[in-house]
Amino acid sequence: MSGKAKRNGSADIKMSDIARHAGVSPMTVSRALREPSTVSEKMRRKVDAAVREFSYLPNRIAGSLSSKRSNVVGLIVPSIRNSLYANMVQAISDVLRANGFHLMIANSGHLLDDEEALVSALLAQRVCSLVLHNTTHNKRVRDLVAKTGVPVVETGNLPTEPLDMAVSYSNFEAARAMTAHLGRLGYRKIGFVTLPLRDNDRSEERRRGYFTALKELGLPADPTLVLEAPGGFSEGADALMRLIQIHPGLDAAFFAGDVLAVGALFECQRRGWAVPGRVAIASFDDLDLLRHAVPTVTTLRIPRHEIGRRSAELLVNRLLGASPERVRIDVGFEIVQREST
Amino acid sequence: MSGKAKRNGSADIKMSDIARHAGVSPMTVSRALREPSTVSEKMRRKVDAAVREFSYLPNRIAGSLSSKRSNVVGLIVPSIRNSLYANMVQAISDVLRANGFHLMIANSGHLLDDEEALVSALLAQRVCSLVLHNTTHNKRVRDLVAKTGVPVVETGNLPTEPLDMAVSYSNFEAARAMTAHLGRLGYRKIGFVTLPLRDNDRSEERRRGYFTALKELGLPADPTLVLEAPGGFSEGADALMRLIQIHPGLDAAFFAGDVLAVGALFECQRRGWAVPGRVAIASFDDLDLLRHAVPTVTTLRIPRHEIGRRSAELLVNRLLGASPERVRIDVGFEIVQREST
DNA sequence: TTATAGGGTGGTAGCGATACCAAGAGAAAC
DNA sequence: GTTTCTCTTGGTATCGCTACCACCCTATAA
Repeated sequence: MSGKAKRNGSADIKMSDIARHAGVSPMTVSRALREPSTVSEKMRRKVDAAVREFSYLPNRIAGSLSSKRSNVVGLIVPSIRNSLYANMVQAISDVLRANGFHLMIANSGHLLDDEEALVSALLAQRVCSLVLHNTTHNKRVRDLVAKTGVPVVETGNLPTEPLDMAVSYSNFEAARAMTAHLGRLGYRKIGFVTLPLRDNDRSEERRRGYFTALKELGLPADPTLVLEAPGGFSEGADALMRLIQIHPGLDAAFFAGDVLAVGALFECQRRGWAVPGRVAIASFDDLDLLRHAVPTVTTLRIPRHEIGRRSAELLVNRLLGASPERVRIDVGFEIVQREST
Repeated sequence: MSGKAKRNGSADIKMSDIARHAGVSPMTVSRALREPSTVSEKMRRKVDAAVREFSYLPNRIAGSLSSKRSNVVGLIVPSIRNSLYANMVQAISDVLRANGFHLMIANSGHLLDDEEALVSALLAQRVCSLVLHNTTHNKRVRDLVAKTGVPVVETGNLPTEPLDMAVSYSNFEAARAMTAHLGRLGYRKIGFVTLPLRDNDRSEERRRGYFTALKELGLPADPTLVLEAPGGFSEGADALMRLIQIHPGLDAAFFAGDVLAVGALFECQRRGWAVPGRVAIASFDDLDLLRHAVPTVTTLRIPRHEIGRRSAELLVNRLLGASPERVRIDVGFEIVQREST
């Protein structure tokens, strides 16, 4: 019955109202709010008083339309749930906020077509820039980005040909390094549990790194040593058991996701297997958990927070006027050797 | 020297351009895009063709200004990092997206004053509604919400007097129930480790629930059985050790945060203490981890995902025209009895 | 045949801010 | 004292879209 409800506040006060009550022109109010230094002390005080009196909130939608500038950054991650992304998102959010920007967030669920829809939607909202976790994109995404010219940062991997800017580590090098590390420790039969490979360039790269390292170690690149598993504790446990069933001589397992690794570790605890006595366990991504588990777990430390921070800094600089240049920052990674290997 | 860069796409195509190329009026384009059913087949085809030809993206900023309607929901959580919130955020994001809304997210870092600043900022962006995790707010926040009249959902606790709508469980009842549960299992000296209490109504409520249950169990409400600890694995371990130092006879510890509980559990593993033989451990919030740890951990299952989903559904309904009514949904909780108690 | 209705289309006037330019007031230079 | 310059302030024209109303045309009823 009520029909469409009014969407906005009842007492909609606008800048011209404030101007009238302060006895100045709207432009002076606008300036007093955005660039107080260009307005005389007296005017500023009048404006401030009126603003406070009515708890006036400038309408940034109108401001954006008029100035053709927006202060909202769009972010697309595969999953908001995943704590790895959460670390990065937090860092991005903090840097943006410190510079007066906001974050519009969306998750693509690892689907390239959904990414496309989200990019369109965010660009329609006229976000001033984008952060994408993917580094492989639909043609339409690439076209839209090129056409609109918004600054973009890709963060999930180091693309050979970034859309614009990229801040990441090399999934390939990281997986290769950990595998080599295991080899150096003397393990010869090293299994690899990968996250789903479909539409996921990062997983693909990690597997490639694993195989490359095996070759470099002079070990056979046996495809049955590789298992694909969706993330999850049980899945990690399952994967390890299946690997060991196929390869009873397996002496180490490298998990491309930390939850998988911990799941496997718990399974070993349950069975009373010594880690690394019976089998060594290595993980990807330094979840806090891994440092506290018993035994503590060897892993790759990826500076997720730094990725977020630097991505946001690049964007902010660019939005504040830095000249566009293709940047490709490799934040690197670090092998953290612990008790489990 | 490039000065301020242009913020928007170079090839800025607008609705009137599309209209011209399609040989129709701008209004017809607008309608064809938003309410295709009100436009004739022929017109629609002409418009669609032009839209595709230029990959036209309607400017939603202009649309929002004109229609005084926005499709962005603002969300403020204490911390994006925390996986509990992440679950809720994901659910919210999914429901909103399915209905064509977007999410602008910010974190308050548990500070009420920051919440105020963020609420102002989000309202200045003219979000069409708000989701707040806090249930205690500054006066200014309450005033702004009342004045603008945007729909609001509070999710962190069941407030006695909600701003508008609330979807949550009772922190008080949950803590009370778990404490009672421990009493029922025969534990007599039950420690309680709380998260920081400052500016945090949820922590406060949980502690109150703990004390209430103790009283009901006829156990002494000894304040030295309560320890405050910031979240974290080590902090959980520390807290347990300190509690046991003060109370060597401690037979159970109830942790108001799951990470604390797991930290304590790991510490027990490290010392070779039997859980629950030496001390029982109970947790708050059903992190996946708790179901897989060894031993599995008794905890409170809070339907975080459901909280997010129902919050978003309430908002969407209201935004789509449902009449405003104060709603207060108690999603409840569940005690999950596992090996650790 | 004329009246009445109703779907489909277009014209016009904002939405609430900012950009840009013009103009007034003093201060500094001649 | 006049000119020039700088510093503030104000007026006006958008920004790109949608609401609202007017109009036209066809269809059905009287």
